[in-house]
Amino acid sequence: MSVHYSEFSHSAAAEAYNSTTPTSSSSSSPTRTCSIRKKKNSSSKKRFSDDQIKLLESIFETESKLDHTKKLQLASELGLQPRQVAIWFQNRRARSKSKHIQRSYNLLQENYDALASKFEALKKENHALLQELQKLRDLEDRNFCYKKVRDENLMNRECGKAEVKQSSSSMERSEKVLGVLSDDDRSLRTEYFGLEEEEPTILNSQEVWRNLKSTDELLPQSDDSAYQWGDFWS
DNA sequence: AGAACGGCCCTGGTTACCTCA
DNA sequence: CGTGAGGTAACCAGGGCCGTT
Repeated sequence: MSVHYSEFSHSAAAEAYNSTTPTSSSSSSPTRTCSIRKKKNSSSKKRFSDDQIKLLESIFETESKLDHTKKLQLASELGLQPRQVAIWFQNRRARSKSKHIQRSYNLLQENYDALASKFEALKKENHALLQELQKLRDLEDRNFCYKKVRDENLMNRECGKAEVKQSSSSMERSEKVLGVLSDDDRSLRTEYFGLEEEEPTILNSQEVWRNLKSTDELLPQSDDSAYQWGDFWS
């Protein structure tokens, strides 16, 4: 145990403590009171001089642990006890480790902050993309309804003029429900579904009617009723 | 060979003292 | 001048390693 060092001068209290301390480790007590602990007198606690610290530091830079002969040599060079040199190196290693831990902690903290801000940015981007996706889904639904209405309309045209009237009003209704496609909607639809050639973007009922007029031969009924509807729309 | 023991040193934690704002 | 905070030399307990018996 460390109590065997004879090279360092102890106070009377320390001697008393050491003499009552068994060498076996079974005597360990978790709490060490000041009355038991060695009392240091004022002469036992002097800071090392700048020169001493300078030399100690320069050696510590190259080797953080000293062998026995090096320790003796250094102690003699510094005018210190070998025990003091050993303790200085122990404390110096502890300080070095503590600083290293602090630096590592700071580095980790910086990395964490950077990651956290990156995460927030990605979250925002993700939110924006989800919104865009929802918009596209809505557009897809509208397109589906449009096709459905158009097909219905075509079918109705084949069934006669009276049916056309109904179809037109149903078209009107569906337009009200769907609304007119904005320029953005059109461009999005073109971009994502490639529907420009396939689908006319008109949902205007009047144009639908004109189309119907131009395909009158498909209708089984006479022309005057078609004219009548044309007047109605204009 | 291997258990027991002593000496030395280490780490981690603590204490006592000093210095300085 | 008193005081609290921070720095540090010195210490302690517990444990590992190594040489000797």
